[in-house]
Amino acid sequence: MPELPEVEVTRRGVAPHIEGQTVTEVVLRRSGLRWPFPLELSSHLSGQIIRGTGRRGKYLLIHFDHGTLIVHLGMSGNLRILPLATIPKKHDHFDLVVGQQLMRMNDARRFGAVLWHPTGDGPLAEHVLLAKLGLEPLEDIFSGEILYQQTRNRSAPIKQVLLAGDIVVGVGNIYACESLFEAGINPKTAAHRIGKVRYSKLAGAIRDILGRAIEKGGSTLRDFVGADGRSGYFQQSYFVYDRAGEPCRVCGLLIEQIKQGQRSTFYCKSCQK
DNA sequence: AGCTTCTCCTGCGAGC
DNA sequence: TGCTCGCAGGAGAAGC
Repeated sequence: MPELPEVEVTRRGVAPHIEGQTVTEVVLRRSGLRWPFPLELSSHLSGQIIRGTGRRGKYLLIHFDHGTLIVHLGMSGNLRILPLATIPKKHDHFDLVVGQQLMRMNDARRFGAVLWHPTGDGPLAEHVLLAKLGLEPLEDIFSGEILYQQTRNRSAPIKQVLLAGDIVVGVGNIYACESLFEAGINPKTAAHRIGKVRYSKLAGAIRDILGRAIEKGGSTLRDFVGADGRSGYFQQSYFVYDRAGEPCRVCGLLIEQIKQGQRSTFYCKSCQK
């Protein structure tokens, strides 16, 4: 499941192949994913030059002079750069043909999205899907102090506040569990009951874990395929995620699995208070 | 406003 | 072998 590191690795993977290139064709093999594909996408993009790429949270951004293509990989999506005329496989839904290659999106579970934001609609940051996103965890402004300030009115468990994405973006289920372990915080703790010192540890843990994952080239998850077609899945060893009933790598106590908001949470009762 | 639950979808593994 | 069932999850939508 792509979390922030996988999206960033994907962006870095496709960028050198598409930036500065002219789009010659757009191929849509179904009417949409999570939402319908934009009408007239092909006429919007054909003949236009890709000026650059970016990322906001887990949204991948492809910039043109007259607008931005917003791509979300959902939880099973990936982008790959392939030779022209590569036969599409099951769940290959969308191609952007650029020069002698194509950028192809595959998304089995179809939770992904492709949207178009015309420059004339105002600043991209004000797009309805981007406007309420929290801070980028890898930017300098993200800190324990900010986490502390932003959680004073949040009584929900810290794990769910992290996943909500309105304070900090890009932290999905795996990295939320791992970050809370590294910071020694019980995932059930009400966010407003955590102090500055512990938030400082948490901010550092999030930054370290996401940064390391990007360096490694993405996640370890089954669905992710790197932009060059090799698996982006590194069997990194998690401390808690998906380790229910196995011994904690620090203290040896067995890792617990609970449900929070219909999502599995893994943690060590002894190391996380 | 914030919290919780529901929902979309397919692939996979367990159990029979 | 083939079936059914439960689970996985990002995040918007809806109800409170």
